[in-house]
Amino acid sequence: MYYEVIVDISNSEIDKVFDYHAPFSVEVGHRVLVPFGRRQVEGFVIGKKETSTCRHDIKDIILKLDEYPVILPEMIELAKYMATKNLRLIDCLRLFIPAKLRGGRIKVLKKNYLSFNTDLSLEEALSQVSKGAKAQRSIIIKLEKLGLVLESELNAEYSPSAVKALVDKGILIRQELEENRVPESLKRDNKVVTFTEEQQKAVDTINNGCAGTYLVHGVTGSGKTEIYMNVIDNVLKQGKTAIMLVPEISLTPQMHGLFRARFGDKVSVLHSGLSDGERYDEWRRLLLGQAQVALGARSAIFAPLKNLGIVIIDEEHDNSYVSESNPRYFTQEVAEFRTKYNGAKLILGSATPALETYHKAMSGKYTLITLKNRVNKKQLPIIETIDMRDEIRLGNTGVFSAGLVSALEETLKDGNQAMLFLNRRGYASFKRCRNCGFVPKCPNCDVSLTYHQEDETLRCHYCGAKYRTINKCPKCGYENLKEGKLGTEKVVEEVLRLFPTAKVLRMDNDTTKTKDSYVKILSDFGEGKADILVGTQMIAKGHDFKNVTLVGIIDADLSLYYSDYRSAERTFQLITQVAGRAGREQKAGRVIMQTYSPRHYVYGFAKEYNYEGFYKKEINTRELTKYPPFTKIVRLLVLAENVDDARIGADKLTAKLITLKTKVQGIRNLQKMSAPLKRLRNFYRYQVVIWLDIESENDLMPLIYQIANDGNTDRVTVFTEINPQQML
DNA sequence: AGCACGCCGACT
DNA sequence: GTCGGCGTGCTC
Repeated sequence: MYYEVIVDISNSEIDKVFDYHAPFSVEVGHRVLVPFGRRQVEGFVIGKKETSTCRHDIKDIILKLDEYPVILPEMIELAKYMATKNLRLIDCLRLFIPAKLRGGRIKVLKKNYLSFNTDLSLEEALSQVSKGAKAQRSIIIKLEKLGLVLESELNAEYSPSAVKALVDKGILIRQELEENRVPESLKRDNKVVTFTEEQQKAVDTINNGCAGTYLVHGVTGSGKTEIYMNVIDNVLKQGKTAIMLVPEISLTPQMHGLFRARFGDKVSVLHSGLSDGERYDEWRRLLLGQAQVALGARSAIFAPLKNLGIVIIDEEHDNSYVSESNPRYFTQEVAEFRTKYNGAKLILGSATPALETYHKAMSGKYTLITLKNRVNKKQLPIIETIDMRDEIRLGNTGVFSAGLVSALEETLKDGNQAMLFLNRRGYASFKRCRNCGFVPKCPNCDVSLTYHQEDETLRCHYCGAKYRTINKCPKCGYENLKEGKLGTEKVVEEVLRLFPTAKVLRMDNDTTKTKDSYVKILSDFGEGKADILVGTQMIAKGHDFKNVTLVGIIDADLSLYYSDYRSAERTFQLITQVAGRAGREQKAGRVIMQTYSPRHYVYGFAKEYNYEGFYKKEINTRELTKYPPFTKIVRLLVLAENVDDARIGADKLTAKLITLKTKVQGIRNLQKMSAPLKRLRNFYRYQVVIWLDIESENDLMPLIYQIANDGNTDRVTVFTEINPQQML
């Protein structure tokens, strides 16, 4: 028998099957130690076969590293599928198991337990201890009663010396056991929810429907979470398992609690706060079938569940589902593979589905379920647009329009809360000398530095570089510097200038450095410790505050400026999301949106919460301009420390692609240019953008990957991106 | 990735 | 004469 092994070395040259023998039985999916060249490395058995084409001497697997296979057959197939998209097998396999399991680190969490030696009677044991040894005597009595106790607990309660003395005397027996973390005390919440007619219909459609993909398009507050929990319940009743994905940022304690309450220890919550050990424990619970529901962000899609019945992706349009760093994968593609493999259902949920998703629903590839009403029958907050050009005409060049100021005033007077949204952090986007026009730029990137007043720094928002700010021009010495567009810091300053007694919290990348600061800000705001929350993107996502009656969008146009094909869609999604924060419970909500281009069609549709209208308009544009979902965009990003290397690298790619274009059908167009961000972290960037016909994608992608890979040299790196989220 | 082999400069 | 520079080539 030959075993196909992928060694745990992340290198494209090595990322292939190596055949081994084994003097013992090995299953597919086992993690093994193998001789490799002159050393020994870990690897994964991904197949067995009777014959080998290998002409080398075949070596023996040294040993199995775990008692049971750690990679399910399904996941091996998944890795192979992902590998067709230019990922290394080993990088995929690594995604499937917890970090703790790799690299010879502690494999199984074991702890020492002590128990009373039952060969002895209590009297015999006590007689062996001197009368003065009170600690030892009470330990004996305790353990005789309790049976098994953690050694560390006894050490803490009494003393390590007393414990050790008893072990040495043979009165206590020490054994190493896998630690069983006691699940947090759980009170099951069996409260009966009465579904609205719409919810009931949605639940029935999914539960009675067949395998495939469903899009649940429901306005904010339409009760999607209850639907998800119901359909998961239904799947569990059939003895199957479920994965529930939420955007990175919104795995809040509330969501956590909701699932815990509903599913008890059947659910494994994979949140970012887990230690390596805890993560390993959760993974193992899922693998061994002790938990049947995995709840988590993007990477939870790789949960080692057998017999998957359903995968739910909430807020499916969220960009945290696209992994940006290696290995780059699309969560939805992985979910589609896993659900197809298991004959399971895939549920996508959103108030503002990605255009591509909705298009698939429209063309019948997905089953569309629409929820038009909010559970509490409350109207969605009214969105008012304010034309900031009018404000300027009236002499108001400030941050806030008169309308927003009076709305804030009213909110504070009534004791309610407000959220102010601006998708730019820092104080001002740049500083510029009014005399000579000098702008401080990042030495590593082709961008100007953002001014942060908080710590008087100039920072690069792309590479993170940080410098002391300047108060006069370093070139001409002029002391009058102009500040660029405002950021969240300045918004806070302005609020405090206008309302000195207001309590203001800020939430952006800078105030959420530590893991829990983000949770803390949200809970503080939720508990009413502040009147106004100012923040970026991250305040927009699914947090419900019952006292928020006003949402202010400071600069709605911000995301429209990016000149890529998704900018209108992103803006629509963002406005809808932020607006959804206002007036979620008893209180009516109000949204004030400041813009310099109030006539833009995005605002018209967003104001009316008219997703369908927006979709029709936007899909039309995409069709006319030949952008996704009507074509597939492939962007080859060429990076090099030297400009010429980058440019020549891109030229070579372009030449090969032009040749390919003449030979095959399906390459509609291609374009070489310097990337919008010409330099990042000292690397010059060029890009080749390719428009592919949808039908030809499967045939062409391998050829394009080939060309891209061949473009890699020791000085040039080529990245391949498909339908990129943003093209910087 | 590592760890070897391999062929040219300044040291006991 | 040898120690060691890191180029390049291989790993079932």
